[in-house]
Amino acid sequence: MPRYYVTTPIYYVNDAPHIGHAYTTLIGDALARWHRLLGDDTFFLTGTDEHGLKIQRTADANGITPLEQADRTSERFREAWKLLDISNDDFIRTTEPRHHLAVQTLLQKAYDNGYVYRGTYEGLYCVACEGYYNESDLVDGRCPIHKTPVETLVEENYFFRLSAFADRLLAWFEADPDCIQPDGKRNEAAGIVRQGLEDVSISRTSISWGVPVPWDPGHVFYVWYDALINYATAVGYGSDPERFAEWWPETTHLLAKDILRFHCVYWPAMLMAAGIENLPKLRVHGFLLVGGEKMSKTRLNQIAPSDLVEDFGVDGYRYHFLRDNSFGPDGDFSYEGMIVRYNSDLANNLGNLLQRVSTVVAKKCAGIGPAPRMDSPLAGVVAAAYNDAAAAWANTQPSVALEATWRIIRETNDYLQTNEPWKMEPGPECDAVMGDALEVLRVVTILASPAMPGACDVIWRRIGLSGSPRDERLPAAAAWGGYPGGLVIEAGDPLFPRRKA
RNA sequence: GGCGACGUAGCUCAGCAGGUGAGAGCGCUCGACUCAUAAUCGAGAGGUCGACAGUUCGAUUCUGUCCGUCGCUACCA
Repeated sequence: MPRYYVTTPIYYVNDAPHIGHAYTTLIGDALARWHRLLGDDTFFLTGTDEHGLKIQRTADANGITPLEQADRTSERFREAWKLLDISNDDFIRTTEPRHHLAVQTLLQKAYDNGYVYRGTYEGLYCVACEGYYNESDLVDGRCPIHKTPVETLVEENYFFRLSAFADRLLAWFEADPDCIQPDGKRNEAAGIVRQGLEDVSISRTSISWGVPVPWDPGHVFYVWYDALINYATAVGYGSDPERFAEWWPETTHLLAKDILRFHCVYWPAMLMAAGIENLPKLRVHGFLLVGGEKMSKTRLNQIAPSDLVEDFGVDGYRYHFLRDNSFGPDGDFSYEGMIVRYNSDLANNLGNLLQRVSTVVAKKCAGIGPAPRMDSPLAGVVAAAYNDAAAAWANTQPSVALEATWRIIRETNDYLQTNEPWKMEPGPECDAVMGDALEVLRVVTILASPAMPGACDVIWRRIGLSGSPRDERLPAAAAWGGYPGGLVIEAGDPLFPRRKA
């Protein structure tokens, strides 16, 4: 059975979950659900990143331990994902023992292989910040936050020999264009490498909230080098070599463009340094902007998923973010735009189609859904849309996949309008039209289920089918003619009530 | 400064390995229908495909320059 391992970044617990975090997680969830429909053995991972100076400081400020601080925020992410119907198979936290073991194992390997060495880091240090600054960050030679003079400090660090991997990284980019997508993001990664790579400091002695360096316990690993390894941890690195060997070659990482450098350059190099041959596929998307501006704490324009779920429902929320933004470029979110799309795609097209079909079946077919005809003109529409949708999911383009799926819905509304079954006498001709419409609903429900699992379960049930679309297997289930007929159609309230602007 | 991306209907975008009259969705106008969530269907208006120059029989599609937006990256007296 094919395997599919997809990850989101692990989110740093210094920030509460917002629609940007949720966007990546949602893409991962939809992809995982699509692959489950394909029958792939699927593993979907998300989690939280919990080490580092910022967490330690926040904890100090709140008068609690770093772990307590991490517990609190990590829990908020788990709650958010539960709210959004996220079907992750695991939730990893970097504070877990399994992860410490993996980090120490992987970096020990890199050390043993000669890619980690002891050196001195010299930097401009602000005592109040307990942190280093680049010269360019300083304001008049002083700390930008405290306005106090910085001092030059020298710290013993371990360095990762990143500079040794430039050629191999470039060769990888070139040999396998699919390694990083979209193309533009791969070019960006290549650009970073071509600029010249310097070795990077990967340990700290000034803080203790992290994973200890195994060969020198006075150091902890710098948070980034600890965090990336989570992807390996979760499939058994360091603890279950057999499991790791099975899953690792099928890895796809989803990430936003701000962490491209770490994922597309540092991380593959670290894997090479540790002697791990298979490199992950990387899928990089842009930001969700709000009113054209980046979301940030200081602008106070962060939007929590729960605010929108309240107004649009989980499935309305999920559909919107999967459909409205193409994967790759930045996208602009607006509440008004969300209403427009919800009303158009969900209320007017899908919801209304279900409603009119169930009403006509009640009036003209005694409430019993007829079987479709095999030579329906809609069969070709469905087949073409399925091919497009499948290709789009394979290319990490949920918006394109859903657009293709919705073409079926539009064609079917058109089909009903043309045939006017509500004007027909009950009988074979009317049954044929309504059977076709029900068959469309069956297929659409399967194809849309990665985006809207809850709503699709409801539609599935209303058209008389048992079980759930998630139990279906593609591509067989998308073949025309699967609706058996003779099922009781349930009329219900509108599934997606229109929203007022 | 270097590298790169982008600039196509009111909005969001697709498309073009160069070739008859440029596309989708939404919005708008008109009409049809009334099974349906004031939903649906049809017709239509609306674009010098950023500007200029070049290559070509022919460019929105290729090349160059410029303007504008943005990203990555470097540096500065």
